[in-house]
Amino acid sequence: MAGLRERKKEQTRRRITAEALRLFAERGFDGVSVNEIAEAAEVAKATFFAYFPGKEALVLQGVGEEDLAGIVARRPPGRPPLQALRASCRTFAEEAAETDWTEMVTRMRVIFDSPALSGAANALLYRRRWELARELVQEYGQAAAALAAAQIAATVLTLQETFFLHLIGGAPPREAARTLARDTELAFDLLEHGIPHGREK
Amino acid sequence: MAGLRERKKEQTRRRITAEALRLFAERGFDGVSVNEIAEAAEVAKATFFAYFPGKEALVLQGVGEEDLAGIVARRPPGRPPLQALRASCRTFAEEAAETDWTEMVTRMRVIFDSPALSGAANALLYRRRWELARELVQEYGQAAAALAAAQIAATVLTLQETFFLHLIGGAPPREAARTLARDTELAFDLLEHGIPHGREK
DNA sequence: CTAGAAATTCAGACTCGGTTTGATTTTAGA
DNA sequence: TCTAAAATCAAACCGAGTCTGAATTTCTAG
Repeated sequence: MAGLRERKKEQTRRRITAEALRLFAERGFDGVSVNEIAEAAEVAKATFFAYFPGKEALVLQGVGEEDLAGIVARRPPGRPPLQALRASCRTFAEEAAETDWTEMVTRMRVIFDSPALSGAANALLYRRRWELARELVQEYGQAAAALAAAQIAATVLTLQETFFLHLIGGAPPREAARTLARDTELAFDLLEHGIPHGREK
Repeated sequence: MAGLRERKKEQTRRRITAEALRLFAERGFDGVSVNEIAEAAEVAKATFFAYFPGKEALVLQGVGEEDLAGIVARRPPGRPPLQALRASCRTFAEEAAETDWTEMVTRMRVIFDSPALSGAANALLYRRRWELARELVQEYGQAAAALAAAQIAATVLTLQETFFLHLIGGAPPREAARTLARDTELAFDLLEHGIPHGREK
């Protein structure tokens, strides 16, 4: 049974993120201090830091949590890693059409507006690159695994970025999702067959 | 005629970086405060910030300055972008054998030791991604250009990382450079022909 | 050579993100 | 109801980075 303690904590957590996102959307990430957030959420600054490791975490929660390494690790035996990843991204694109992105989009707007945050979001990908690389080593060998992992991680990140940029730009979610589906296939075709030589508008 | 002013500035700049690198190598990036650096270099904190935009800049200067977009932009007409980039990286690998990396390696050691710095370094070369993407648009179209640029930038970054990791690990420069040369060809083969399906030790 | 003008340096105060402390309140469970 | 654990809090503290206004140094025109 969900104890009173747990409920209150969850409630406070939500209140903090909600107030913070509201303020960020109003005045930008750098225009809001932790003190203001704490005050708006009616907690002490120390309490804020008991809930979140930092200001960035407020906006970055749930960003870049795709477990690429896990997808590869859990794939059925004999299946090429790229196929497993493609399938996973495909599923994501399909579900994207029926998801409510409004909250995520406000968060993404804040992220894209702040260079520091964009960088931090990037740093998240950094870690997952090496996890993925480790998973690919036995398949491709050290050197190729690191390179393949880098290409894959960068590709997935770019797919997401493009998707959210469309949403931020005001594209209707269903259209953005359709574009994402197309881009996903294109992306994995590039990964599997290489970048063409160009001059082919 | 190099005015006295210019000379003194250059001298101070060098003194700051030198003292800072020394301290970083001793106690790590986070173990040294700007105050200490300023004191060691015998300048005021305000002066430090007049020379460098921040503590990170001390270690990151010269990192991630590869002008990928420029290489593509300046390539002879009719040449595929990937070929131009491969040639450029190849040249780098060749020159790497005859370069003195000692200073750069200390800097890299500091960077790899601090997650924050690794992230920042990552973000730097990652910004080049969009410049490169812009350069590739007319060649590949919007979507493919963004994806190709991401793959290329991630690849180049990984090549550099691997190279420096070898050097940090104590590999002799000539050997590291030889490995880099091999990896470079492998990397661009992957980019051009795609990631193989695996199971090919 | 000299008198400013311009650039540089500097100490110190200040803001903000983040940590620590130690006390106080709230909840859980017997 | 009593106690121990957990949560909250105010306030002091640290380091990065900015700002200010004054002092110093270099440059340049007369």
